[in-house]
Amino acid sequence: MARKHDPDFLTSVELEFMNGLWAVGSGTVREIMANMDAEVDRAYTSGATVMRILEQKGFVASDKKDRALVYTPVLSKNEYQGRSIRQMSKSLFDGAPGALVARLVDDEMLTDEMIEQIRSLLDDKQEKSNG
Amino acid sequence: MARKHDPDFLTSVELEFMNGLWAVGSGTVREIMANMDAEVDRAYTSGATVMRILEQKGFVASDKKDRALVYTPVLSKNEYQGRSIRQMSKSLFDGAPGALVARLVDDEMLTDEMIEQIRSLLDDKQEKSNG
DNA sequence: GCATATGTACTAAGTTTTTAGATGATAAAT
DNA sequence: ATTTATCATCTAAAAACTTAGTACATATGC
Repeated sequence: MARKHDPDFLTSVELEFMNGLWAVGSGTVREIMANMDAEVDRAYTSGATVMRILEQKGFVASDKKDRALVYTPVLSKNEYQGRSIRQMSKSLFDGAPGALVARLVDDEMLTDEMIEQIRSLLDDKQEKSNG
Repeated sequence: MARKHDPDFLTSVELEFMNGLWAVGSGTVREIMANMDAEVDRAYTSGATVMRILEQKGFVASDKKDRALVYTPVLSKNEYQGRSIRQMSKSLFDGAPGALVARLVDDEMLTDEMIEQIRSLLDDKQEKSNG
């Protein structure tokens, strides 16, 4: 059954599976599930259903190798990260990505190490754009 | 009807309404809906239902003023922003907020102004924690 | 006073999400 | 060769999401 309005974003369970898939590159349901932060004990068929839905939604493609379906991401993790950041920026930070970073930096849970990491990223960015 | 597992995060429609509420501070269903980016034409009763659910979930509280219920956020936008960033960092950036910034800096147009702004936020942050 | 507007509360329908059982095909093990 | 494991596919069911109608109460306009 096709979906009325296929969504641009993953549900939390779908994201779990996509993370498993991105981790292995390509793989069968079992391989994907083996590469997930498995705090949840899920039946194999549940995983198969999720992967089938992800294919319906266009996030993955499948190819039959011997008996098993081997799934491959259609969307890279990098692309999905960008899409997610833009969505969050739009829906929660008035469309300003800078506001998102500002909020992140403002967070108490940020260690000095993380701050230095961000600072050097900003240095690189300015070097690249200003010569 | 109470929910089995009350979630920490808003659905997209709920977020629309919370943005409306955060924008007005406190307000009735009608006031909230008036302050939403109203690309969708929704019935008043739909809004009332969403607000009731948001109260069930603990995101807002209500207080009867005359006839109408005046809703107030339980969670500030700032708090929810932090929660969302942490969630996204955890689920999509291996728990490293720096990786999120890296991804953002990588393909978004951050002006020098924004970068300087962020840099001074970082300075403030380190001053506060170290000096 | 009566019609109109505005409000809550209840109810419900359609869809999506999440999980997993049942069935049948095919490969592997003994 | 028959049992056992693995796989896809079909089906289903509970929960959540989204929208809105209906009913009823209470103000407001005339």
